[in-house]
Amino acid sequence: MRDVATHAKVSAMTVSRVLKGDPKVAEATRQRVLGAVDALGYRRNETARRLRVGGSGMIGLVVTNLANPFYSRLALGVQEAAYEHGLRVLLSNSAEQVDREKGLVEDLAASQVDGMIVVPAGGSHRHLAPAALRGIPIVLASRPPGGMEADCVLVDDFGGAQAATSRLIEDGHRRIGFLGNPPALYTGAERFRGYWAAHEEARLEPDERHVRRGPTDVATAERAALDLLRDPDAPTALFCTNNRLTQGAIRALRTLDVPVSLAGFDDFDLADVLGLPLTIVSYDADEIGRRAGRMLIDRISAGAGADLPARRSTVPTEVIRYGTQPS
Amino acid sequence: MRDVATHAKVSAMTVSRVLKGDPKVAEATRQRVLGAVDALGYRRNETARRLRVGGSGMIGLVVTNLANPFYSRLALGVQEAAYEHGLRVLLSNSAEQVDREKGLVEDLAASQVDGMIVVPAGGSHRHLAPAALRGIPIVLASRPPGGMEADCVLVDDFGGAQAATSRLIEDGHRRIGFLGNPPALYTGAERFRGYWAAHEEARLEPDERHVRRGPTDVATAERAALDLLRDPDAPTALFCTNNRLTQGAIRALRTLDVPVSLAGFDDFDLADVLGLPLTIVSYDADEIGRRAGRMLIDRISAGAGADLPARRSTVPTEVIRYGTQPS
DNA sequence: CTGTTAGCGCCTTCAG
DNA sequence: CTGAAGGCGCTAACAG
Repeated sequence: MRDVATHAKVSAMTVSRVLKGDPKVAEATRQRVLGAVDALGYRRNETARRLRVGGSGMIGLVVTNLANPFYSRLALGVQEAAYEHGLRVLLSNSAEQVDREKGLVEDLAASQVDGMIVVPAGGSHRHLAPAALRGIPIVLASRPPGGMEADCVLVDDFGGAQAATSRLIEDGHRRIGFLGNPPALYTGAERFRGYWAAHEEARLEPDERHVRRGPTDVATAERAALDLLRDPDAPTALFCTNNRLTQGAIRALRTLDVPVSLAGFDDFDLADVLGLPLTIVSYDADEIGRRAGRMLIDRISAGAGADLPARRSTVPTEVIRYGTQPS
Repeated sequence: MRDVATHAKVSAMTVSRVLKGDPKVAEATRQRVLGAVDALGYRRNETARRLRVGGSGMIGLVVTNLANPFYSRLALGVQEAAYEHGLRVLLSNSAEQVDREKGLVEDLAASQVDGMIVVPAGGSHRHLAPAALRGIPIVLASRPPGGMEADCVLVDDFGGAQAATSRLIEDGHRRIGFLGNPPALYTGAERFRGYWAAHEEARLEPDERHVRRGPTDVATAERAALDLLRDPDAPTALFCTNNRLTQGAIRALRTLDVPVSLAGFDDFDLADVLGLPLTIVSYDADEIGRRAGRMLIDRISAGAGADLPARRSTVPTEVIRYGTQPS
C-alpha cells in the first residue's frame, strides 16, 4: 500500500480511503490512486484489514458428509447466501465423527469466522455451545440443538414421513415395513414418528416385526429388506427413511422380484426410470442451506449484544410418485 | 493474550511460546500458562498470527458445480489433503461462469490464501495467470491450462473413451453413435478423440451422422439420442461423454424401448439395477482432489522462489460393465 | 529459560 | 479534502 501511495504521490491513508470508496476524496486524486493500483497490480491485504476492523468476512460450514448430494446441495445454498453478502465460506467435513467435528469447530473459532453453520454429527451438542459462548453465532442445520439453545433449520421430517405413509395406506397397503436409521438420530426418530402417526390416523397399528431401525447404509438396508420380505407374512410396502436405505431396498426388490411398493425420503436421479412404484418425499436441500445462511447473517448483523431468541425454521416436503401404484 | 499472560504472571511472549510448543519453556511455567488459557477459555487469534507470520493457512478451491457429485467428491479429496497438513479450505462455486470465477479468484488472492485449486470454467485461463504471477501457487483440476503454464491434475479422458468404445466394437457393434459436449470443452474433445481412435484401431470409421457434439444436459441429450435412434440406419450402441448425457440417453431408450447398448463416462448410483447393457468409464474423483491438494501443498512448501517446472498428473480410468451385453 | 523491542498492513481518530 | 500518529494481536530477533 505504501508503494501505491508513493506511486500516486499521496499518503497511504488516501489510498485506503479510495479503496473503501470514501466519497470525500477528490476525483482527480481518486483516479491517480486507481491508476497506481492498476499499474502495480496491488490488492489490499484482507488479513491486515481484518485485524484492524475485526471479524474475518468468513463463515464456517461443517457438514457430515460432503459426498452425499444432500449436503453438497446444502453447501451450495449456504454459498449462495454468503456470496450475496460478500462473505466467504470455510468448508469442512466431519465424516460423522463427533471429535473431528469438535476440532473443526475450534479451528473455525480460532480463524475468527463471523459465524458458523454446523450439521451436527452426534446427539449431544455441548461442544458447540462454547462457540456461541465466545460470542460466535451458530446455526444448526438438519438436526435440532440437543442440550443447548441455538438457531436451526430443519426439514419437515415428521410431516413428510406421515404423508408418504398415508399414501401407501390409501393405496390399500395394510402391512407396511419400516427401514430406518437408529432412533438416536433425530431424523430417524422423527420419520418413524410420522410413519407411526399415519397408521394411527388410519386406526392401524404397524407390525413391530416389520420395523427395522438399525441400517445406516445401502448394504445393511439391503440385508434388512431381504430379511423382511422373505417373511411368510411379508409387508406389501416399505417405507425407507433416506436415499441410501431406499437404494438398499431397491436392490433387495430386484433380487427377489416381488411386487412391493416402496416409499422413501430424498429424491434421487433416475428414480422415474426404474419402473418401480415409488413414493418419494422430496424437499429442497439448497433451501436449507440458503435459510441457514440467511439466518446466520441476520444474527451476525444483529451484533453480539442483541440476544434474539433462538429461532427455528422448517423446510416443507412434497410427495412425488413414480411408476404405477398397484394396490 | 495479555490477559492470559497476566493471569499466569508471565509475559505475552511466554504465552506465545507455550502455544507454539516451544520446548525452551520450563515445565512449571508451561503448566501455569496452560492453566490460565483454560481458565479464560482463550484461543489465539489466527488473523493476527497470520499477519505476523505471513500466509493464511488456507487454500482456495473453486469448482464449477458443487451439485455435481463429481465435484463434491473432488472437493472432499482436497479437504482430505488439506486437513492432513493443517490447512483450511475456502470453497466457492463458479456456476460455470468465467467472470464469476475471475471474481472468486481475485477474492481468494485478496484473502491471502497460500494457494488455490481451480476447475476452470472457460477455455481461456489468462485471468488465472495473475494469481500465479503474484506468487500464489495454483493447480488446475480436470482441465489443462490454456495459454499459461500451471500444474494440473487430469483424468485419462482419451484412454477411458477409447477403452469403452473398443469394448463396444468387440461386442460386434459397427454403428456406434456419439453423444458429447461441445468440442470447446477439453474433456469433450479428448473423449471424442478416444472414441475416434478406437474406431481407427479397428479399421472402422464412425458415421458422422451419428455424432452429436452439442448436448450439455439431460434434456438436450435425451432429444439428441431420440433423434439418432429414430434414424432408419440408427446406431446399435451409443457412447456418452458424461453422466448427465448418459442419463439423457437412458431416458431416450426407455421411451423407444429399443435394444441399444450404452457406454458412458462417469459411474453413477443404481447403474447396475437399471437392467440395461451399460459400459461405464469410472475413475476416482476423490483422487483428483487429493492429488491436486498434494501437488499444491508441495509447491507451497517449495516456496515462491523455487521455479519447479509445471507438473501434470493423470488419474487412470477403469471400464465397468453392467447388465448383459447383447451383440 | 524469560522478557523487551519492534513491526506485520491496515484503518480509526484527530489535526491540518 | 488530506496527512500523521497510534494500535489491532501476535511473534521474530535480540537481550538478559
